[in-house]
Amino acid sequence: MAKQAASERVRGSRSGRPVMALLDLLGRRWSLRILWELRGEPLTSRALRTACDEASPTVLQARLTELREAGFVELGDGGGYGLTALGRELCEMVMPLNRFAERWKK
Amino acid sequence: MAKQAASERVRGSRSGRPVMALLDLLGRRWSLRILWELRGEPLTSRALRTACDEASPTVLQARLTELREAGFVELGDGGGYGLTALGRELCEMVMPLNRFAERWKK
DNA sequence: TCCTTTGCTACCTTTATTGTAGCAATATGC
DNA sequence: GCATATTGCTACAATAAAGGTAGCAAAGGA
Repeated sequence: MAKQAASERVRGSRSGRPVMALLDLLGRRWSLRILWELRGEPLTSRALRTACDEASPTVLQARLTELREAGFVELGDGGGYGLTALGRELCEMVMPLNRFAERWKK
Repeated sequence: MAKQAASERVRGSRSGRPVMALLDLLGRRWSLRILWELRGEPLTSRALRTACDEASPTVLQARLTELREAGFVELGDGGGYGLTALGRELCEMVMPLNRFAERWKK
């Protein structure tokens, strides 16, 4: 099997399939949690940090940048992070994990 | 607010809410990918490693142990890792990400 | 002006992941 | 029996990611 060109590659996978890139992005620490915490109204960076158990601002900032570049999160005019339409759509797929987790922890 | 007892805590969260533990587990590298790759038939540890772009056996083994303890993955009698009923259920929630990702990468 | 909050960064320490090699146990072919 | 391969799994050193603490400039309110 021939090696794939670098331009066709995607972080977290050599297949280039979009889902791999998504799984990789969501598989980084705090990614899922951030989506979860932003499910309601927008939060300021400080409020988000509080919601995320005081996770270090270094990672949170990195994740927020990635999630913004991915088009899932946006920084509102008057400050505060919120989900984009796409992000809200993605969040809808994460929400069912709540009920699942409740049944799971037994 | 009083500090919570250590026994009530869950990794990745001080709230103790099951979903937090789940988000943390799924947020570790290769967790989501492993579930994804096991969506079909069981795979041997080597085959799984190949499917996961030759991820290092150290992490894969760690994730597999965690996913087994969580009850999502099991090691079959004749060898080979597969999803449990619970794991398959969880996988069902991950699968929709595929179509979403296809739309997303544009 | 002074105080507060915003988003964000620097710095260093600790933890997680990678990469390579190889083990013991179990099969498979000869 | 006896090499040969494959299984699940581990050791160990190197690199990358995350944690923890402090603090910045900019914007807003009193």
